[in-house]
Amino acid sequence: MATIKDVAVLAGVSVATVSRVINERGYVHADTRKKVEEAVKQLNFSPNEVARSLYKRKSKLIGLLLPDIANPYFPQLARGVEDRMQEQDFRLIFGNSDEDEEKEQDYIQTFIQNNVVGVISSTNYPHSPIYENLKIPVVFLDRTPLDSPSVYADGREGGRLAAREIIRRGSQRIAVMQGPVHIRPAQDRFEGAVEMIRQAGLDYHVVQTTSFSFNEAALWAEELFSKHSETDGVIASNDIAATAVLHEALRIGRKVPEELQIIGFDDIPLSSLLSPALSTIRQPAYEMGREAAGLLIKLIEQAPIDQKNIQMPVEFIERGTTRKVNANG
Amino acid sequence: MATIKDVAVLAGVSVATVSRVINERGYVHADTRKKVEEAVKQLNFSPNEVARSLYKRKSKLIGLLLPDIANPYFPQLARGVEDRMQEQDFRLIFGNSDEDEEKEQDYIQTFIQNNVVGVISSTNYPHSPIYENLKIPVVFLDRTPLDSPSVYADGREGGRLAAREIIRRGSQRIAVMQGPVHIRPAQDRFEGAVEMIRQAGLDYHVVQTTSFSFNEAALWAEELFSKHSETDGVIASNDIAATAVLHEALRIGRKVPEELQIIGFDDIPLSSLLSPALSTIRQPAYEMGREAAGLLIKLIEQAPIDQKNIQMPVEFIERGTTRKVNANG
DNA sequence: TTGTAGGCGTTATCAC
DNA sequence: GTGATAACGCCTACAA
Repeated sequence: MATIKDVAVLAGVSVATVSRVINERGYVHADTRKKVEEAVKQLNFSPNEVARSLYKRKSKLIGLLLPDIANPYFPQLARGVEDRMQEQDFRLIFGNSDEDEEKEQDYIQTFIQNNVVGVISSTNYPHSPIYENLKIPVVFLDRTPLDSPSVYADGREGGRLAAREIIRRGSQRIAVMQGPVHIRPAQDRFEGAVEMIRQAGLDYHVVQTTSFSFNEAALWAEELFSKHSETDGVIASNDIAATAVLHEALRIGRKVPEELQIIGFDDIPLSSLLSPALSTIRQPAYEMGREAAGLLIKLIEQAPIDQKNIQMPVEFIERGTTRKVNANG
Repeated sequence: MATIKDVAVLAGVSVATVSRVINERGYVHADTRKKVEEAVKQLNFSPNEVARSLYKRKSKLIGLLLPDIANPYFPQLARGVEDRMQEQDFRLIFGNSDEDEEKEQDYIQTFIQNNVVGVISSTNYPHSPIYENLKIPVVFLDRTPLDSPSVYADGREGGRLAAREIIRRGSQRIAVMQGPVHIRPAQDRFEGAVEMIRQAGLDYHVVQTTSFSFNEAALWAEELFSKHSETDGVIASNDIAATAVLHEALRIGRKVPEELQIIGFDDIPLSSLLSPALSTIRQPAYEMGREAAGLLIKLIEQAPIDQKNIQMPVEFIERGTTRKVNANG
């Protein structure tokens, strides 16, 4: 790799002058500029970001920490973040935390060691000292405290929405899947759903789940139907769980949506391709990623922020696992 | 952030000594070591990787370039790469290329500017000069040339396998979806499938697709059935396409697998949760990611390599979109 | 308008 | 065993 010095020598100027032209800072004569630019081109020079980062004590790097990119909800978030960051020439150092506090700390630690200028984190431990002591801006994504900058969907409202829509369409004995207790948004949804069901004076039962993994989803689906065979409506903890429930329901011969309605959460891309297609509460994952990135960029640039907690709207996506509602409601 | 200098002052030694203890290199007296270690702890010091990287002209950073993390096949690959890299304390700078050669070059460029020590790339342009001129090791992933280190699944064999299994189960009028022409593995699968179908003396038709996107998948599925309504077997270009085909087939009342069999490609996590569950040709994405990472690490450490092209096995996963085969074959 | 020189935080080469 | 000190490649006072 050519260095600024090589360019300086070839152009017959000093490194300071080269620096000036590549950074477009300070005065430099048009002729010298041209000479330098030619040397740059000829040597195919591009500045060493590491040296820059060392000198300026800040890089063009952002840390992105997600629980598990293999969970279908997160790739969209990640993509949103990446697209926005890339527009501003920021690059992402990426890590999976597996919701493990120690792993998370290790990542944050190495982020810092690499001079990242900001962090986006989807964590269950936003109040960990590692974040509180951070001297660079952090935006919490999806799983989020209100005292720090964050982007999240309204889980509670999502829960209410799910319950409202499923009740409105006639379900009476509803199973609510309670997602992992340590995941706030999952609990928000759960609470919202329960709140609405109670308000409607209906009975419900709870199926407790402890992760969002694929394999276990199938087990919980089985458990649901074996323990609560009279269920005529399921509010799943997310689309994966919902897909598993749908799968199991069809397997044991339930008619969906005639006898059993199902509502998921997230609206992952595959939901619309299921048969029947999955009705769900959509969270705009991609947009959330973009928003988080945009917010972080503002924070980094110390631009004015209109709101540091950005709540994104949830939305009921009506598809095939819920019945049509009468025109008269 | 505390620097090595702060530690040196606090411990009452020189920076050289501190460097020795944190790198466990050279002689240092037990007592001095203890003093230094205490200072390190007290100041919560951790070395600045940027400074290290500048001096040593190499970092602990790896560049990972994928077409689109939002495409369900890639998160698994990414996860495999990440897990393996993390074991060795390498971090990932991650980018989506959208199969755009220019975007790809930009990323490679910034990878280099950040002193990455290796690159893993899933690209359609492995012969681009940007790779050929790279002075650091590259492992091509999934989409891959044979003259460079690579990890890939045997697409052609996968295609054959899909055709063999669908024929064996009685499909006679097979539709083969030809994936995007610029994506090699997609073409390999296609060719393998066609080869086997021809060999069996059966007729087939081709449905051309130009991307692996969700939205378009539905369109191609429609096209397939409107143009070739007599089809009794579909070899899809991947699981997304297969899911769309399944969705459409059920929508128009085809009985799957009785009247119509479908085989996908990849075995993405959701495939087993479809109804009926999707029969598919599995590529071990996670393991491929791990292998690629392992190979790259060896390359970086200049360890001996037994083979620079690692072909991973494909496998027919029999589920519900294909019929059971008789015991007598 | 341009050049010199010091420093960003580390590591490694020498002396001592 | 330990400590100066010169790099690594870049940027920015400051001087010229």
